[in-house]
Amino acid sequence: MKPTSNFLSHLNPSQRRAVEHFCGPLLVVAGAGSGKTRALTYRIANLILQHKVDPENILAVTFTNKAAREMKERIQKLFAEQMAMQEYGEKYDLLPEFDQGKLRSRVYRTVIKDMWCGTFHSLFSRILRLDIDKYVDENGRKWEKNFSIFDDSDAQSLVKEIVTKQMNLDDKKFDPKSVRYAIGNAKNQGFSPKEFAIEQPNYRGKIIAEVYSAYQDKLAGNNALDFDDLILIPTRLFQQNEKVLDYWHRKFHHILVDEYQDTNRTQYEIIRLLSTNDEGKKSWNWDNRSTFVVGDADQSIYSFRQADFTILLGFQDEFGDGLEDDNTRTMVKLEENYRSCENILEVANQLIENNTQRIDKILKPTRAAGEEICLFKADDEVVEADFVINQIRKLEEENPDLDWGSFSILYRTNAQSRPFEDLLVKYQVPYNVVGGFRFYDRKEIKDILAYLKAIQNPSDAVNIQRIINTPRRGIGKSTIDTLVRASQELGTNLWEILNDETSVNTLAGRAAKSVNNFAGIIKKWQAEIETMPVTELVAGIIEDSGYVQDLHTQGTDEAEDRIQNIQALYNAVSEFQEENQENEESVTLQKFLEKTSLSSDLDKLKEGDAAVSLMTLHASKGLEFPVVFLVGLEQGLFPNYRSMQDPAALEEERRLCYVGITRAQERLFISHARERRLYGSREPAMRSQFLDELPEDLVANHHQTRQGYVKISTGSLPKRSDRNAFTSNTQSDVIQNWQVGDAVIHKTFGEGEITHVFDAGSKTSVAIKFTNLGTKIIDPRVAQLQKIN
DNA sequence: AAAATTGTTGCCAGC
DNA sequence: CAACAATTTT
Repeated sequence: MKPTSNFLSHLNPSQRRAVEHFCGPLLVVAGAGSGKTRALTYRIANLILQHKVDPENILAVTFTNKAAREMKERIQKLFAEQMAMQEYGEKYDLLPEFDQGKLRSRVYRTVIKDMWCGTFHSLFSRILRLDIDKYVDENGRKWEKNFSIFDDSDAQSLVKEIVTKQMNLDDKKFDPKSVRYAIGNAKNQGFSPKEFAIEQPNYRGKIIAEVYSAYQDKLAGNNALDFDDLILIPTRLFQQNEKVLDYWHRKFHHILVDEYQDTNRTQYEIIRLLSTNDEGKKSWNWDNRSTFVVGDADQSIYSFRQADFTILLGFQDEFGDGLEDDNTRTMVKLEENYRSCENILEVANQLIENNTQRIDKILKPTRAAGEEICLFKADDEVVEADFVINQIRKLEEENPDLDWGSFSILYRTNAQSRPFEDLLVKYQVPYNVVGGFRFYDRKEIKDILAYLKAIQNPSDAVNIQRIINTPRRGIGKSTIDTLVRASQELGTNLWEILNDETSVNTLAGRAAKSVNNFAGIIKKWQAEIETMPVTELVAGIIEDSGYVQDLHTQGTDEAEDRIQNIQALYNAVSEFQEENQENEESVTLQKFLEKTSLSSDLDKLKEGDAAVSLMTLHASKGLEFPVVFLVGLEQGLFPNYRSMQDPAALEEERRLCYVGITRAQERLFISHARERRLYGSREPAMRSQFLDELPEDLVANHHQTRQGYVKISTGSLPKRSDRNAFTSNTQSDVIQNWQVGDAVIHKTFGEGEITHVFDAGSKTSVAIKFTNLGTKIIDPRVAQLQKIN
């Protein structure tokens, strides 16, 4: 199939450069709303159509499952459109539905199915399902292909058990949560337990390293991995086994990574390994290969899980030609914004300029100015919610272009959703809360999944213990203790004991019978796992567990609710089975379990069901809405109090705000409250410092009255210089005199020369042209900047 | 062994 | 205030 001539005509020149780039490394710096998804999908289509790349040689990494699904759908559509013209001589949209369906499913089978497109976690767990048996870690720990994936709460209880029971530490001093966090950080930076131990200078660090090692023992003992292992283990496997690395290196000719600014060291390392086969730069061979990354340092908002945007900033040095912006052939910037009205962009641009650590980049508007941004001051969080919901209802009514799905409410923390939900319910506005509590995290769902996991992977003692007496079947704490102790003493896992009738029969009579019964259930279904359709398997297990029956006898409303949820889980299984069968994919229990472990809540956000979306700013990344409400702009909340002392963390909060603003297409509302409930008591709240960084001439001030709200002013805030005189009395003492032409050295960016000085009252910014990195605008009070000579 | 009560801590973000 | 853990009661 050959592409029709208009294939690339929907692209602007920069997008086109990105799409048509064939071999070698390329960094695409893609500002918000600049059409990077389009660039990615067209690039993949172009690789296949133009360069005859086999889809199975493509690896595309996205940030969420939803993004992966959308990307696949868009590519599918592109292909179907091409084929429609070729085979029917007709536009795809004009074909009868039957032919459309036929085309789509053929494209799926011949193109989409073979492509590896997904999140880091899903892609690399897939590799582990094939190759983990070839891996042995530094302590001889091994895993089998049917490993379980432990979620955060599983992981946390393991750590807690180690800290309190095994090592007898004070869990005040070694709070399991922070220990677990430290272990996660180590994994995300690529450290094994031993390597981590060496790095530790103090007692506390050494203890944490010990916990890390014991934690890995426990995981291996359960034949289980945590989320971070899903990336770290394949990385280590690739490092230790040339053959395995070489196989995957040869398989993936073209590697694409989206949201590259949010990759961490381990993820970077695995991309590096796959791209280069771990060879030195001189022997890299880019023939028929490419590594194509897309990102925007200004939207890096996941440093709390060790994402590091300097990886993106370093791409040019690591992979690229390292030439300056104007001359480089390994970087493309997408700066035209197609999403937002000009006013919104202007606000975003001005805000983000307050950050020092950036690539010089500005979003250029392509759309009309649009309406003013509306800033609303509320008395408290309830008034704030009232304002938002009323605006939504009013706009929806007045504007035929808008439906409920056009609106989103974005907040810093999940806990803020409550008052908005209350009012949406009151006015019967359909809405969707994204994130927070996942369906798969409900107790009854986790219980049923524990059965499934135990059957899939009997070494998984954590999940066995979860369900051995759920529902009650007379296996009490002391019985379980005896069994667990026995397994520890024999150095085997719990299942080996349960599965051995003679061992079990040494227990007191009643308990022995119950345990044998339980073991029988697990064994029975284990035997069916390869052959029985997943839906039947799950239905049978639910039945045999007696779980639903037990809920029935309870008879409470809550129990009825749980039964409903279990029904919904079953529905999810059958949907899963149907979908996969349609696409001629194999359907296994393992795949379903994987999906439940790795799916995020964002996945439920379906297009087409018209409902107001409520979510955190983090969850909003990559999405867009005609109308956006950015709420709770208060000191301590946003920016979050934990970030306020640390300049780097504060800059991340600012990027988060930037992400929020740039979600808006037509209208942007920003609000804050003067008082807010916190831990139950009312606390006064100050307006966020970010509000003072927005251009006042584009922002209209509003305040509530009994009748609703009135517009007070446009641009009536105190003049910027006055405000700064008031607010910035803390660190302005060490003002240096920066002048155009000064040679300076920056801690991370190296040497450069000042090309502009921006003086606004007490705040000074300087633009510096760095030798290797191009021009950046920097706040000399925050950055470590020194004059040289 | 399970249920009821009191106490404690936490709201930062999520694959 | 609410979720969760630890503790006491039946």
